[in-house]
Amino acid sequence: MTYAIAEAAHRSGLSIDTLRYYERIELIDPPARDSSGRRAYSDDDLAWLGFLTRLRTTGMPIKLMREYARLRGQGIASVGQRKRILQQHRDDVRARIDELRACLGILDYKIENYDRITGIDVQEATA
Amino acid sequence: MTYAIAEAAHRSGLSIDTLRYYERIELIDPPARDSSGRRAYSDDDLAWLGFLTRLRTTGMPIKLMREYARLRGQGIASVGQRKRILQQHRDDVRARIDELRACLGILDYKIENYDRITGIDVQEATA
DNA sequence: GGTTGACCTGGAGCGCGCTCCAGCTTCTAC
DNA sequence: GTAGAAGCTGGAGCGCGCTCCAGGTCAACC
Repeated sequence: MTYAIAEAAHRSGLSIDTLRYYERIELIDPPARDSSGRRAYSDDDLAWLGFLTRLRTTGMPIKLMREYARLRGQGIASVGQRKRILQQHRDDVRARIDELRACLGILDYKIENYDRITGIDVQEATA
Repeated sequence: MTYAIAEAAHRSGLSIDTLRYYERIELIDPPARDSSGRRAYSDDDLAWLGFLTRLRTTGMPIKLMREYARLRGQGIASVGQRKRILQQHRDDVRARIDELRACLGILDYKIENYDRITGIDVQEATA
C-alpha cells in the first residue's frame, strides 16, 4: 500500500510542506515515486514518520533526530549508539516531566490564592 | 534591597539581555533606576521574574505572559481573568505531561527492543 | 483539447525567543 | 587623570522549525 503526499500528511498529522521539508533535511529517506514522479509513501515510511513525531512531541531537536536517522540507515551496527540516544532522551523526558509537575504545584498554589482573595466562584462572578 | 542587572540575572537565571528584552516587550515593568540611571531590581521584581520563568518553563507563550502581566497591572479587578488564564494553562500543562508520559512508554518499548536485538549489555559492549 | 487539481522544485519568508553589537556614559581604583 | 569594569540604548542578527510562493508538469475529466 502506498500513499500520495496528501494522504501521508493526513495520516501522519504533518503538513505536506513539512513532509517535503523533512525529506530535504534528510530526516526521512526520499520515498518511492510513482510513474509520474510523485511521492508514494509506504506503510514503513509512515511508521517511521510516526516515531519521528513522537520524538518531536517529546522535544527532541531535529539535529538529534537527523543523527538518529543517519544511524538507523547504517543498520544493525549502530544499534548501540541508537539505544544510547534513546536512553539519554528518555532521561531528558523524565526530567522534563518532573519539572512540569513542580510548576503545576506552583500553579495550583497561585490559583488557590486567587480563590482565597475573591471567593471560590470568581469564575462565575466575573464571567 | 535592590540588585544591579548582573545580580538580577544571576538570581533569576535569565541573561542580562533577556532581562532588558523582557522590559522592552513589556513583560516586566521598568525597574527602578539608581542615581546614575542604572536598573535597580527589587525583591518584588525578582519574585515576579521567578513566576514568569515558571510560566516559561511550562511553555506559556510570551504573548500570553504579556497578557497576564497587563492584567496584573490592572490590580484586583482582573483577578478573575488572571485566574482563568492560569486554570487554562494548568490544563494545558497536565495534558502535556500526559502526552510526554505516553511517549515515554514508546521510548521504553523501543529501548527494550534494542536490548532484545543485541543483548542486555550492548551499552557496555559498544562503549 | 481545454480546464482542473494534485503534485513538483528551488528558494524566500516568517514567528518565536532570544542574543549580539556598536558606540556611549558612569563609577571605581590606581 | 586614566584605565577598566559595568551598564546604557537602539537596532541588527540568529537558530529553529516550519510555511509559503511562483512557476511548471502531469493525469483525469468534460
